[in-house]
Amino acid sequence: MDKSLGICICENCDFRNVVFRYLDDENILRLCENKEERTYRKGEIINREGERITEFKYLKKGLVKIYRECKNGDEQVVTITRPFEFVSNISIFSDETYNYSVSALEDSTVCIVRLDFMKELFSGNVDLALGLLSRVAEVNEKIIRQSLDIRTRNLTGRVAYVLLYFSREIYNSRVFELPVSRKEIADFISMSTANVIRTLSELKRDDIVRTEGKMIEIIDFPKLEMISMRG
Amino acid sequence: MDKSLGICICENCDFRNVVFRYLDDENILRLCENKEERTYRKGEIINREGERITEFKYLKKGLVKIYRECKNGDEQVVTITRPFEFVSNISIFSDETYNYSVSALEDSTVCIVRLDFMKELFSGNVDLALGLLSRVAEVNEKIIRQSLDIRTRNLTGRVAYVLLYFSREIYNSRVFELPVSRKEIADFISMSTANVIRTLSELKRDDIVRTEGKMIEIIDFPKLEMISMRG
DNA sequence: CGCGGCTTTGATGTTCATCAAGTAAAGTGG
DNA sequence: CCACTTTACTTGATGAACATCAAAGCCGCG
Repeated sequence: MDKSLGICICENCDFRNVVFRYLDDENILRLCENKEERTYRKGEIINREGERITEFKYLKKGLVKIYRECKNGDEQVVTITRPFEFVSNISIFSDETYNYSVSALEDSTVCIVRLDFMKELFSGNVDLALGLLSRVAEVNEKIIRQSLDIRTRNLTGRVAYVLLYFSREIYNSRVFELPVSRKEIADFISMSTANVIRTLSELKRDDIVRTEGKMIEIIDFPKLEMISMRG
Repeated sequence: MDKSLGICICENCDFRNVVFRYLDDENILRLCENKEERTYRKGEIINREGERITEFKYLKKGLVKIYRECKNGDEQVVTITRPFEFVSNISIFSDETYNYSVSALEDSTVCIVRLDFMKELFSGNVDLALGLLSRVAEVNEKIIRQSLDIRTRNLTGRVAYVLLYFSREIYNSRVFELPVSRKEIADFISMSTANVIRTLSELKRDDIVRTEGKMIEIIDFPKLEMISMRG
């Protein structure tokens, strides 16, 4: 990256190596002038289901949940995801409106580019468009697998599965702070809040995990994996 | 379509208007020389989970189920789909091996192109690549929504949902022949075979559907929709 | 015929959601 | 900073939803 091009911070952005790796320096500059960086506080809504898509958004920093409203009023969590995974939204290339809502689970930074400017970039940069679309396809793949995995498991298996997901995919650590309430876990793995808590208590009783409020520590990894596999 | 170009049947293929709408006549001819049309009998396996992807395949005619093997040996059906929906596989742009198996539910015709030739076409035809990828994204979208829908419903709601799916999306008719066994329905909507049958019997008893072997007739559409919604 | 696979139904027990009641924690306003 | 309110969490008890098992009927195919 030629620093002489200017002070534009986009050229140093981590995303340069992911979604925008195919842009040349001139277009990076143009992108930089057209982008807007917005921060969302924990709990704030980034996209709302049903709204028209006018911007391309990707998560630079933070953690978000993608979810949809059920008929009866409460939420169904589609997935919970880190930067590089959440590329604008699942629907950007196929639909005109958001299929899902997105909200921030941690304070999050989102980079925003008007959709028509993105399309302008696409027309001159095929690889960019292809790269982004493949990314979307990959993300979708993951979501499908996750949903199928959840459907095959019983309650204990689901809780074990989601704990392993947080530990391995989100925090990369045996011990972490849950970014969501018990109810949100329930909405994620399609079970009742009471039973999520009950199952956690059992895992605690059996010395497989340790919990203290939102803090989770996985003590017996192999056993938890076994429960996730067989359940 | 200039008929003078030759006898190549590709130029008249229905797919010309879908995935290959962006190819010019010269490339359609090249495609035609490189493609292979294969037919699969009902029950035959088209792709097998875990195998290396070396060919681009799309369904021209017939009906297929996409599924994966569970740890305990039996199957989980990801979705059931018609031509234009089944584009090669969900995994073709992101993975090197198939994530799911695909088998024919009816006698089916599949058009096959070597993957490296496809990539060659891509490099010269951006719109083709984009079109295909968007298609994959769309298909994935549908699968995600379906899986989420199934997860929110109770048994009766699931059976109603799947009957409506067959009626509306697959057969476009109030009366149709089920292309799958009761067990396969069960594997699709994550419930036991016995309960699928039991639920069908109840819908029959309540004069909402009529069944005779594989034949299904939806008698009370509104009521079935209500069950699918509330369940 | 007779065998094997798919279907159907009933009976049984397990798994799970729901309800209720209680406790801890986290905001909120004075 | 404390009293108050609200929201999240926890646990037990209950009944409903569901899977599993078993036995019987059906149907196609050798």
